[in-house]
Amino acid sequence: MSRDRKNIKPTEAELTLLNVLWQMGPVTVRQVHDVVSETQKTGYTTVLKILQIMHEKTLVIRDESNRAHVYAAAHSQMQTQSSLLKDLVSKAFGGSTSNLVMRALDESTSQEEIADIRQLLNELEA
Amino acid sequence: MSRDRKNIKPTEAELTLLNVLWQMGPVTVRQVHDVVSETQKTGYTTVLKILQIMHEKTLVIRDESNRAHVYAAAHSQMQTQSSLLKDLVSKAFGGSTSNLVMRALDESTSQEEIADIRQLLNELEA
DNA sequence: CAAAAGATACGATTGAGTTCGTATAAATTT
DNA sequence: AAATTTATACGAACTCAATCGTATCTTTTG
Repeated sequence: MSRDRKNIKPTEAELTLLNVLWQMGPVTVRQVHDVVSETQKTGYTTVLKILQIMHEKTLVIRDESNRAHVYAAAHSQMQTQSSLLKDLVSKAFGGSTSNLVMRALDESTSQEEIADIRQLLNELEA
Repeated sequence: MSRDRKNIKPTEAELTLLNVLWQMGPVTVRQVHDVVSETQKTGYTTVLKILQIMHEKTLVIRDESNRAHVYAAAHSQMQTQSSLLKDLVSKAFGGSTSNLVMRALDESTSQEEIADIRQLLNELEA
């Protein structure tokens, strides 16, 4: 079977790095490591290795024209979020998206968030 | 550190078995395997082993009073769904639940689902 | 009761993910 | 130009998840 759109399923460490790439745009390994090491004690070569693996998986693209390679996410944050959600819906919510949505919402949901979601529902209906 | 509520994070295979337990209630390994093997070609001892591991992790409880042990989910489906959502929100949605909710909803959302969600929003507001 | 069937326990294996040390090459600094 | 810094590549080690075979014990059956 083909594996292109379905293959967008980063591991936990990969997702951490993707978050950096989405936030910062194309960056070097060092830049990624600098950001990551603010909150984690991860070695430089670990970040490098994971990015290399992600490149093999085509989770990232890489510009090798300079000595320090520049990495960027291969898929948008939206695409990846949707993919992860779809996966979770099928595995833990019996395939029902509304089931997931309703489980996500609880008393901690703010008025503002509720308003935002209502707005989206209106748009979807139109 | 403590690990009780946070430890509710089943692997993929474990989640498959949990779905059976939630659906069927307390059952034997054989019963779980019968259901699972309808859709997967998983060996009996594989199911047994995973349930044993889940027992060690206290993802399931087990009644050993009979020769064929009877397994049941240790946490409700709702609890587990919430836990998985919380995890995903923090790892892929920058901690924003409404962000996740809005990403989950798209043009494929049915009118009925929209109505259900609206209803829930109303209740939350009250 | 002996044989077959059914159950649990226990390892062994395989693969993926994560981490990092070391080797080596390139660039920069002194 | 030598020394230092900075990069990539590579492979080793370790853990965890998943799968299954085999041993052993219990129950049922013929």
